[in-house]
Amino acid sequence: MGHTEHPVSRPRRQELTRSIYREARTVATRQALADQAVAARLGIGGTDLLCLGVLDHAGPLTAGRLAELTGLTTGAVTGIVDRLEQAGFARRAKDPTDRRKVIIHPEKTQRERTGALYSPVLDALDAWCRAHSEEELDTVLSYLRSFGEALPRLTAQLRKRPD
Amino acid sequence: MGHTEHPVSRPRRQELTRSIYREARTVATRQALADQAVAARLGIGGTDLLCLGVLDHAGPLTAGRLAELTGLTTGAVTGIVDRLEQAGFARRAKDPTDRRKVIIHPEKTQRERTGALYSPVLDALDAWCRAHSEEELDTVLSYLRSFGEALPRLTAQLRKRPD
DNA sequence: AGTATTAAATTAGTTCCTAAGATACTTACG
DNA sequence: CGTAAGTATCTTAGGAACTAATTTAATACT
Repeated sequence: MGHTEHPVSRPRRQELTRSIYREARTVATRQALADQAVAARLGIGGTDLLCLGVLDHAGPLTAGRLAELTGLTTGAVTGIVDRLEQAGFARRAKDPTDRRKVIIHPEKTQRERTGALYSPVLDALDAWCRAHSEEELDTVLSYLRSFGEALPRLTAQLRKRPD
Repeated sequence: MGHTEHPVSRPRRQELTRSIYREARTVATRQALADQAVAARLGIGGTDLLCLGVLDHAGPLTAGRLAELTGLTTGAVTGIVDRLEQAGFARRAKDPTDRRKVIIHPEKTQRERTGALYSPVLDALDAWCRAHSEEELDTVLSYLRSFGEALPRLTAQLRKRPD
């Protein structure tokens, strides 16, 4: 990334780093609670919504791959896709080249599914972005990417070793 | 907050804002998957870990208040606290002034419970913070706080209206 | 004191997940 | 080819965890 080190005022930096860590944990907890509420409002389960998030990010996937990515069994994924299809949020398609496979396509955009449900946070986010410079937005984006890349490494490591 | 507006280069700002939103959603999805894996490693359920997060943030709570904050029933909380006690992560204490109430205390610090489990993300976070200026850390903290404050409003709104 | 209220636990029933096996399809080998 | 082995999803049985409603216990009201 070509960033320089910033060693000045050690204790202040350390305190800021700790504050960021604490705040990130708070956000994670509140995000989980909000997601539960959103899922309930959409008439699906929290795990179902999580799978939709994975599908939105990764694009259409086979059932088996979705099971891998989520850490669920294929049996669980069958039920989840049943419910998502029922609710009109996804659909099954057969892979023409390998008819054992079932490709799960997300239906509609995230916006179409949730409507204005998220508007309180979207408005807050928008307001924050309008009140800050492009450089500052870049900084936040850099932080989010760095954090977002570390998470799958953590998840993979935790799932690996049975010890 | 006393921030000035930054209207220059509209399309670039808009794109940055959208990128931040997308990245935040990615982080949320990955965070949820990571939390599941952490909970599994600790031998508890995802909801149990979520309740621990609420307890860490809000301090000791009555069972009823924990049910309110999480959106769960009191019956569910009874089971969760049973499991958390079993695993040594929390303990029940009777309120001396009102003996109907059960105060749930988190046991140990988060660090003591999870050990080095989170180190991959902590290391990434630490590296990012070392590579950026104090002003940039302040910016991220400001973002996280703004986002973190909006989430409970969203949750409350979604839980309210039964329509 | 006696009724109403509040807090948590209990119970019965439902939903969702896992583990194991069945089914359907594909690939590899003799 | 044709059969065996492998792969992908679905099905089934059982268990864990949640909800709604009730019960038990403590407190507040008048």
